[in-house]
Amino acid sequence: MATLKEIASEAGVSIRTVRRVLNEDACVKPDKVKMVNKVIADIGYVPNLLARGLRNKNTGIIGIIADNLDLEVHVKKLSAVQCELREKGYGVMLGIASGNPDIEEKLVQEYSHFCDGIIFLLASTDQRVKVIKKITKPYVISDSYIKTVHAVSVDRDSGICEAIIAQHEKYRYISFIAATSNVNDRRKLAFEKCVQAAGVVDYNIIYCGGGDFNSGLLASESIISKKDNLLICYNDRVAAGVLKGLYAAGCNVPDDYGVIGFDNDDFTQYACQSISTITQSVDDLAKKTVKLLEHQIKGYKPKKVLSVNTKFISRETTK
Amino acid sequence: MATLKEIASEAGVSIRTVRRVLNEDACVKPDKVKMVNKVIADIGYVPNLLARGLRNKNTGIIGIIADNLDLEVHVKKLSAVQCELREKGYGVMLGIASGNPDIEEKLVQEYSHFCDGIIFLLASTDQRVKVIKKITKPYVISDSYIKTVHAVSVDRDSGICEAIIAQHEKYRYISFIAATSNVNDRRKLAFEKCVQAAGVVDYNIIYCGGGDFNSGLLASESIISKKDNLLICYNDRVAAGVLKGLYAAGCNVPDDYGVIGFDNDDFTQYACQSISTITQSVDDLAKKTVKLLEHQIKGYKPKKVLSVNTKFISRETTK
DNA sequence: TTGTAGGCGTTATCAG
DNA sequence: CTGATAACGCCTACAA
Repeated sequence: MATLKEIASEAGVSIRTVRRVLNEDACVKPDKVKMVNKVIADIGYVPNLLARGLRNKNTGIIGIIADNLDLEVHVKKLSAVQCELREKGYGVMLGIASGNPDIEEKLVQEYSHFCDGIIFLLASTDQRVKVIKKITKPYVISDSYIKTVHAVSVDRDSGICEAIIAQHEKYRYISFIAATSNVNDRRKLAFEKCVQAAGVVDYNIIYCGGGDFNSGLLASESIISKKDNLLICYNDRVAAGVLKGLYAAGCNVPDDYGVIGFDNDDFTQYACQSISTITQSVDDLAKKTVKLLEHQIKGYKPKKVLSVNTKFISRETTK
Repeated sequence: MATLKEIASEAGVSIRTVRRVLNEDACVKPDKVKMVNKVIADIGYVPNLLARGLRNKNTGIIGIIADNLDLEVHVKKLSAVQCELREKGYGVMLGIASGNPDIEEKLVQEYSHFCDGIIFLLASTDQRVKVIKKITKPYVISDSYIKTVHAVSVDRDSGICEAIIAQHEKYRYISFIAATSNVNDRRKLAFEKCVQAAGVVDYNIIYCGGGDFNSGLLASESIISKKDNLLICYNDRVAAGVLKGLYAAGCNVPDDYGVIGFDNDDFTQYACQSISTITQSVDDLAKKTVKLLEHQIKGYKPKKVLSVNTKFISRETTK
C-alpha cells in the first residue's frame, strides 16, 4: 500500500525518478535504479488504480450488466466473457439488474465513471435500447437482434433448421413449446420460418408460460393426446419438464415423442434419457463480444452487429 | 458527465456552494439552492466515484473473488451475496480465480485499492489462508472451517445427521460416494461422525474422483453388487451419475438403493426421479457473509466465524 | 540525468 | 451565508 511518494522519500530520490525506473527509462543512473528497485522490493508498491484512473481517464475495468444468473447458459456466458476480458488484461465489475430498468440505469451511471466499457449480458428490448443508446462509453449488447446498436446476436435459425431437417421426417407432427405468447419471440419466429422452409404442414405452437421446468410439465398434458410428435422446447428446462410429464404418462421417448431443448445445459446429460438440444457457442459469443468492445475502445464508431451460430446436438430423446 | 466545477460555473456560484446544496445544508440562500438544482436538473450530475474514492478512501465497492462458477450452488451464492450487497448500497466487482493462486493474488492486489472489502466465495485451503491473512482490508471467506480467519462456515454435519437419522433404518448399508481421497474432506468427515453417532456399523466410503456426473456414473458400477444400500453422494451431480448408472443396470430406486446428493441444484427436480438432497441456506449464508464484512468495515477487529446449517430434503430417490 | 509543478474531481477545513 | 484552498495518488510536460 505504499505510494510513489513514500518509495521516493525512502530511496532518497524524487517521485519522477521512481516513475522513470518503473517505466524503465534508460536515462537513470544505474545506482539509483538499483536503489529504487530495492526499496520497492522491500516495502512493495501497488499502484493505486483509483488515482491512475482519475488521471488517465481509463481504469482497465469493464462493467458487465446481467439480467440474472438463473439460467446456466447465462452463467456460462458470464464466465466466458470475464475469462476473455481478463486474458486481455481487463478487470471486471458485475451488476445484476434483475430485469429492473431502474437498477439497470443506476448501474450504467455507476459504471460510466468506473469502467472503460460496458457489456450487457441480456436480451435487448426496445425500451432497453433507448436507455443504452444514451451511453457515451463503449458498449456491446451480448444477445440482441436489433441492428442499430453494437451487439452480438445469436442466430437461432441455423440450429433449429438443422434439427428440423434431421428429424422432421421421423415424426408426423412438430410442435414448438413456447415460453411466452410474445409474437416476436425470436425462437418462435425461427421455428416458424424453418418449419415452413422444410415444407412441414402439421405443426403447431403451444404456449406454456414461464419457460421453466413446471411449465414444461404442464405443457406435456396437452401433448400426450397427439402421438408421433417432435417437441421443440423453448429451453432445456422446459424440455426436462416435458420429458418428465411424458414419462409420468408412460409415453415412449423417442419412439412416439421426440424432445429437443435449447442451450445445452449440463443437466441435459444427467436426465435418465439425455436430452437433445440446440446449442450456441458460448466461447464464440464471448470472443466476439469482447472483440466488438475493444474495437470501440480503440475509437471505432460505426454500429456493428456480429452473429454466432447455433447447432443441433442429437441425444437420446430424438431418433 | 458534468463535474461539480461545471455545475458551479453554470450556476454562478462556487463549488463549495454546490456541495452544500447537494448535502442539503440548511445554510444556503433559497434562490441559490433553486439555481443550483435547476442547473443539475438541466445538465445532470453524476459524481465521479473514482475521485470520491481517492479522496474518501472508500469506494462503496466490494470485491468478490470466486473460484469458478461451474457449480450451480456457487452461482446461487454469488447472486445472493451480490443482491444483499446491492441492497445495502454497495457495488460489486467480480473476479474468477479458477483455482489459480496467482490470479487470486493479483485480484487481491487489484481489489485492495478499488474495494472497501473482499469476499472470498471459495473453500479455504491452508495455503490460501496464508495469502488471505496478509490482507489489510476487511474480508470474509464464505465457506471455511478455519477458525483463525473471518469466515462463514457451512455446517454439513446437521444435514447429514438428519438424512442418516431419517433413512438409516430403511437400508442395510450406507455408503458415502466421495469426490476426493483427501482425508480431511469436510463432507466425508461429517459423514463418518454422523454415521458413528447413529450407531451404524455397515458403512463404507467409495472414492470416485472428480465430483462430477461421470464420476458418479463410474461409482455406480462398484455399488450395484451391494443391494439395500443408502448412497450419500458428494454432490448432486455425482448423485445424478449414480442414479443414471443404477437405472442403466435396471436397479430399483428407492427400494433397493437410496440416493442422496448435496446442494439442492435445480436439476435434482428435473431428473425422472427427483433426487433427495442436503441443502444449505444460500440466503442465510449471504446475509451472514455481508454482516460479517460490514462488522469489519465498521472497525470490528477480532476474528469471528459464523455458521449456517444444512437440511435434508427427502424426494423420490429415498424412501 | 534529475526534479518541479499542475491537474484529474471530490471533499472538508478554514477563513472571510 | 459563501468561497478559496489543500489533499487524495498518479502521471507527464516542462524546466534545470
